[in-house]
Amino acid sequence: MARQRAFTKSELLDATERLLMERGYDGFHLKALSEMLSGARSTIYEYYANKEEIVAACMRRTMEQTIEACEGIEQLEPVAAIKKVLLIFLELSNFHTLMLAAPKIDETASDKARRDLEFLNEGHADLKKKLTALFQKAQEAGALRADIPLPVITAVFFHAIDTPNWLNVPTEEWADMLFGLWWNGGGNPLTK
Amino acid sequence: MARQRAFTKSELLDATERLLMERGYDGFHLKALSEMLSGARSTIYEYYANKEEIVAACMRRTMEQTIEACEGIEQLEPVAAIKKVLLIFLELSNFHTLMLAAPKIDETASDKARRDLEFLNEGHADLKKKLTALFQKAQEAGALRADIPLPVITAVFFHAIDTPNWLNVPTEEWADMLFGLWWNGGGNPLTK
Amino acid sequence: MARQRAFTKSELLDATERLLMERGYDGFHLKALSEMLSGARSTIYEYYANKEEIVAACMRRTMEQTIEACEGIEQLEPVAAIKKVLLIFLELSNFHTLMLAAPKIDETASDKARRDLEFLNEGHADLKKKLTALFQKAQEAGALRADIPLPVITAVFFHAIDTPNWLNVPTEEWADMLFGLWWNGGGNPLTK
Amino acid sequence: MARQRAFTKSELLDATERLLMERGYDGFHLKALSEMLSGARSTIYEYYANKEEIVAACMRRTMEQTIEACEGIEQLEPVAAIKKVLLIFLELSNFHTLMLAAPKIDETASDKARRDLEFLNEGHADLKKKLTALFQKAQEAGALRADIPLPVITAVFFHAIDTPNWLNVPTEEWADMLFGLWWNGGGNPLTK
DNA sequence: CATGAATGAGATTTCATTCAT
DNA sequence: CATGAATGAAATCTCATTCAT
Repeated sequence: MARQRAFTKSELLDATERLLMERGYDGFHLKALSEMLSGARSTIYEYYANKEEIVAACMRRTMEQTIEACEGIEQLEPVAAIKKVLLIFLELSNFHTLMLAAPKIDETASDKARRDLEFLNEGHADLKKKLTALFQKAQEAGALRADIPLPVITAVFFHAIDTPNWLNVPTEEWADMLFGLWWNGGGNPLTK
Repeated sequence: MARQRAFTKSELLDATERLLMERGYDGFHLKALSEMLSGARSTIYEYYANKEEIVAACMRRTMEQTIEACEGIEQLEPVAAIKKVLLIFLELSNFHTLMLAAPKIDETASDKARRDLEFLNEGHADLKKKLTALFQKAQEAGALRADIPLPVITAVFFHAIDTPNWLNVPTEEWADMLFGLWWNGGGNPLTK
Repeated sequence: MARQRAFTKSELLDATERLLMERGYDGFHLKALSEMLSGARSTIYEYYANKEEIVAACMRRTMEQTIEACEGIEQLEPVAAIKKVLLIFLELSNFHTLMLAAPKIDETASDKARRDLEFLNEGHADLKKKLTALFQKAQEAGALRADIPLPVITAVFFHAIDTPNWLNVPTEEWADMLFGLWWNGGGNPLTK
Repeated sequence: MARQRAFTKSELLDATERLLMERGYDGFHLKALSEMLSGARSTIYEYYANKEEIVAACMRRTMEQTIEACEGIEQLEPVAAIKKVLLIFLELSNFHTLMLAAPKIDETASDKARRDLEFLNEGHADLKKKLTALFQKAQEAGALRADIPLPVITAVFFHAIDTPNWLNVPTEEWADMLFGLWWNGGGNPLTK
């Protein structure tokens, strides 16, 4: 009983995510956003009260997807679980980059944004605990090197996920390569 | 009675580099820049004609330092050379992050900026050729795995350099760890 | 199945009056107005074509009430009439404040508004004539001081009506006090 | 050693005061302000960080002038002091109207504005104490009526100050009339 | 040279009003 | 009728850049 919607909330967040990935937080303008959507700039304010809320909502959505994808991961055998984690984060490849913008958001601008950021923090903490436990378990099972501190091994793992796939290798295969390199290294086993 | 020199070009570029690293290209403002220096905002225009020129000059300087540091690397034995490269880029840790800003610079704003960006491109190409040759030589010497495409091994190597050093391990030691993980992987050799 | 009536014209004007008194003309927004009513903002346009018309209609209503209340006042004995006028304006306490908004209304926006404003002007003029005549009669009857120009005495009288009743004295009593002070002054009669 | 100033801070506050008096807080726009000054709208931000700061500073200035004018008033004989107060507030006729805007200012917008508003509150409290004491002393000296509560007498006095001077009577004479009416009332003494 | 001051272009946000169901 | 949704105009504010001393 009103005009047809110019765009849905979900389309708005999709466009937001694309812009945040392409231009970063400071390069994210509502002008660009509205140009990616079929509507006027002011229409965006029918959905969110300000810029901060939009970005926070976008990040929250990604966090929710990530948490959901990691559901039940601890039931798997440690090394398989780690490989699964790699695949999850590869598919949600925006996760790390998006989360970088979190500290730039002005929390005082909006209560809704503040609550979303809180959710993000809790989600982050939960994920960290869960994944740390996973790597711990893997090491206790003797699957990981003991001569290098576990946090370093973990940090390298999570950072490796974001390696740019210049050759556009298909995701599955790319995951295999990354895991293979992280697990066995790039050196020739015959010469080691 | 002449006014005292406000700040040197070099101080200006140092501050620029710090700001670019801390806030990214879009968060880089001349206002913030002048606040980090001992002079007025308008004085900046005595050195550079616009924002773009400053960023381009800053990136050019880093590129020059990098090229110089890599001078003669090809004389070393391949694996030692690769380890040296790791250390060089670790010390010039800003390199990758800084270069990310390059495509954001509006080349139409300034000829000088355009020339600097061209220099950057050439430098990038030269470096790439040189380092690709290095890894090629290493593989031909049988030092690298053959079952994973060389560009992937290289990409993972260069991306691993930027792994955040959360534990603040001293650089030398950190370099050893990163190289060790890249070379041998994180899996326990006993279980492989 | 007809939608239920959202709100009446009268409710709309009541809310308008409240908002005008609380926030003044420039602080009067249709958004706030619709929030005070049980309907959508766009429904307001079923009753009035624009903001100006609403305010003008609201002011006209108050003017009509005031004129009606003053009906027949000239039949009373002058001083009693003046006291009655005081009570009338105290009860229609919004009158003066509301009328202040009149010059702010953009007459070009609406014909209906323009006509209401004309009515206001005429009403104002009529009231003024009537009340001036009243004070004139009182002075001719020797009831008012002759050493101060009548318009000044009148102005002070009408302005005194709006004295804020901080102590929340009941209206009747408050009217007595105001009239007493206006009539006899605040000085101690024994020392005069 | 720079361009000539487009306008001084004092001119800015003068224009602000005029606009606030003519249009009220909600009708106070920076566009109108800049049009009254010989400069661009953005230049205003070289003086004050936001709208709130401007209004707060303007009100603070008026409060300072008022406090200064009331300096030493308590040394006078009570009735003479009250008459002096009338003259002071008549000359600073904007005082009451300006202060009405205070509660509309958003204190969270600026620290500077918040501090100015605090100053205003303190000033208000001080003035109130001082003037209340004055009227108290006058009543104790038997100069004021005892049959009407003192706060009412005071309220009527301070409200009467703002009586619009439609006839444009010169200030001194106007003060005499207002005081005369407040003190002796408008009724004819012969008939009382 | 160095800089205080001025400013236009562009970003965010609000709100009266129109549109379409 | 009633209204949810859309939107342009206008307001606030920021910042790169120019000007004039």
